[in-house]
Amino acid sequence: MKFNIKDVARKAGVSISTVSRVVNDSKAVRPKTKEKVLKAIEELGYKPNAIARSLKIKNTKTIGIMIPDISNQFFPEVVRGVEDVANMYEYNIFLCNTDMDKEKEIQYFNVLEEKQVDGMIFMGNIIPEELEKKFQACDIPIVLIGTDYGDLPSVTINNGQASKDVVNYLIKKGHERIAIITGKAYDPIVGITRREGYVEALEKAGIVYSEELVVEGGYRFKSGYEGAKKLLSLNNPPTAIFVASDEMAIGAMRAALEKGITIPDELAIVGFDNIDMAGKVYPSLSTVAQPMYEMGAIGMRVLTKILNDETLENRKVVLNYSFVERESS
Amino acid sequence: MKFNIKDVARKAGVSISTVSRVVNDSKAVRPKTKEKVLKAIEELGYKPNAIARSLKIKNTKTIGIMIPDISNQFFPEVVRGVEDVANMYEYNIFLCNTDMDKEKEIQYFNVLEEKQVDGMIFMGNIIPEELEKKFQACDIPIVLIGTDYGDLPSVTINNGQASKDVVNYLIKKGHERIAIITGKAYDPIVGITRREGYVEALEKAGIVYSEELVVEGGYRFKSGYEGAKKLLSLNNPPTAIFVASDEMAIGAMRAALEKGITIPDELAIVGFDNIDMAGKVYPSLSTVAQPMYEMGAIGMRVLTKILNDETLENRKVVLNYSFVERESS
DNA sequence: TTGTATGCGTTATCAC
DNA sequence: GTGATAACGCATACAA
Repeated sequence: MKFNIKDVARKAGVSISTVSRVVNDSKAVRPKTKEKVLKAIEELGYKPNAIARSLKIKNTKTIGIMIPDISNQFFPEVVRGVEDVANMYEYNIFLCNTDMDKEKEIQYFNVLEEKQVDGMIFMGNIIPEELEKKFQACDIPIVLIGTDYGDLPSVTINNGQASKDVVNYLIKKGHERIAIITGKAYDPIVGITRREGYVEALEKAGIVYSEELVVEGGYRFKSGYEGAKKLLSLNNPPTAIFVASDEMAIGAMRAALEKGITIPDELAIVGFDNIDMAGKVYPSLSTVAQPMYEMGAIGMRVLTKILNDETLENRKVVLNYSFVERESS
Repeated sequence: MKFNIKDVARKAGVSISTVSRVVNDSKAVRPKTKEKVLKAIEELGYKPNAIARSLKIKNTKTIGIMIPDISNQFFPEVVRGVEDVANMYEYNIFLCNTDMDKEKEIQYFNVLEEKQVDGMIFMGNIIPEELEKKFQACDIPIVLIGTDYGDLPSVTINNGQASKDVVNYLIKKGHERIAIITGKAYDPIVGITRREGYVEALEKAGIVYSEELVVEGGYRFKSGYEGAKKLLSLNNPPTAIFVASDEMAIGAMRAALEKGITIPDELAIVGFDNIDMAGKVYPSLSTVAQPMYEMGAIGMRVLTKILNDETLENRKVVLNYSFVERESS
C-alpha cells in the first residue's frame, strides 16, 4: 500500500500544506500539529514521492556520470570518489558505460537530459564534436574528469609533464633505449600527450628518437602484452619500456617474464595510473600515480559548487600526480 | 531555453494531446499533422520531460543497484552486466556503494524508494534483518545477486560445491595439508558456505581437519597477504592454500613469493572469483570462475521479467561456475 | 483524427 | 499557523 500526502493529511486531520511543511520543515508549524502529522506519517509509512517533488521544484538531486567502461580498472576508483561526495551532498548517480562509443554517448546524454539530471560528469578522452555541441547547448552543468576541452570545467593531471618525469627517471637510471607503448594514436591524452612528453624528454636528453620504439596500444592487458613482445623481438631491444597505462604495463611484464627476461635487471617497466593491482603484482609495478579517487571526488565537488552557485575559483583543476617507484624499474 | 509540450503544440498549431501522441506514437495521427509536429519539435529542440512523464505513468525506467564497493574488483564486472541489459531494456541505473554498512543500505533503500525506482538489485552477502523487512514490505521488485535469502529472487552459484571441487582437486594433486583463508566468519557465503565445503571435502577424503589451517580473512589483498604469512610460519606449514577470494589469493601469493617459496612447486594456491587480474598476475592464479558478468546480466534480466509481468520459470537461478586451472596450482 | 479536461503528488503563493 | 488552490509537464479518457 502506498500513501501520499493527501492520505496523511486526512489521517492527521490537517491540510496537505501542513504536511508538506513538516516534511520539509520549511515554515513554523505548531508543535502539537507537527506531532500529529509525524504520527500519521509514521503510521502510514508515508514516503514523499521524489518524482512529484522534482517536477515541482525543478531539480532531481541526481547526476549522470558517463565513463568508458566500469570494468576497466581505472574507473571504479574515480566513480567511487564521485559517488562518495555525491552521497555527501545527497545526490544519486546514474552510471553510464559508453565504451567511448559516440552513439552511446549521445544516446546517454539525451536520456540523462530527459531525466532532468542536475549535472553530468564526463570521462572519455576524446569528445566527439556532436557531443561537444550538445554540451555547449544544454544548460546542465558538466564537468570533465581526466580530459580537458574548451572552457568546460575539468579536473586532470599534467600528463605531458608526468611522461617527461618517467622518461627522465629512466634516463637517470642509465637507460638509453627506452620504448613506449601508448594509447590509441587519436587519443588526445594517452595517445598524444603522453607520447609527446616521452619524445620531448628524449630530445632534451639528446637521445635520438627511434620510430621502432614507439608502439600503439589499446589500453587493455593484451595490447600491452603484444606490444612488449614486438619490442622485445627487435634486433636491438629496449632496456626500458614506458607503458602508458598500468593494465598494459602488466601485460608487458607478462611478456617479458615469459621470455625469461628478468625485471628490472634486464628490462625496466614503468606504467601509468597506479591502479590497485600495480602494487600487488609481482614484481610490483613502478608507475605514475593518478589520484583517481580524488579526481572523482573533486570533480563531483566542482559540480556541486556549480549547482550551488558557489563561486568557482578555478574551473580547470590540475591535480598533483606522483611517481611511485616499485620493483619493476 | 527549455521548451515543453505546450510550446511545441502552439508552434505546430495543434493541441498538446497530438504532440503527446506523436512523441509516443501511441495513436494514429494524420501524417501531415505528424509532420508539422515533428518539425516544431525539431525547431525548438524539444525534449520530453521524463520526470513529468514518470509522475503520470507511474514508472521511471530506472532501477537501483546496491553493491558493497565498486572499487572492489569483483563488482565492476557484474555492474557492467547489469548495466548492459538495463540499457537494452531502456533502464538507467542508480549506483549505490554500501560498504556493507547497514545504515547506508537502509538510507539508500529509502531514497531509491522515494525516487520511485522500478526495481532494485542488491548485492552484499549479509542482509540485515531491518533491511530484509523493508524488502518484504515494499512493492518494488528486488533481485539478489550473489546471495540468497528467503523467497526473494536471486542469482548465485553453488558456493559449497565449488569449494569442495577445489579441495578435491588439491587432494587429487597429492596435497594433504591444505589451508583455507576465508571471508568474515559471519559472512554466509564467503565466511561460512565456502569454509563448510572445504571442511566437508576434507572429511570425505579422510583428512583430519586442523584448526590452525583455517584463517579468517577480510576480502582485500592485505588480509590474504597476512593470512598466508601466518600459515607459512607454522611449524608444519600447508602445501596448498585455498583462498576464498582472488584478491586475497593474490596477497597470499605475494607473501609466498617474498619468502622465496616457489609457486606451485612448494606451495599451491587457488583463489575464488576469477577477477580480471587472476589471469594476469605472474604466476597466474588458479581459481573458481564465477560468471560475474552473467550474474549481473541475468540478474537484471530477471528483474525485467518481473517488471514486465513475464512468467518467471525460476526465481532462484543457480549459474554454473567452472574451475580454471592456471599456473599457481 | 483531433481537442478538452482531469489528475499524477508535490510545493508555494496567497488568503484567512 | 493553517488551508485552499494554482502550477509543474505530461498522458489519457472522453467528447467532438
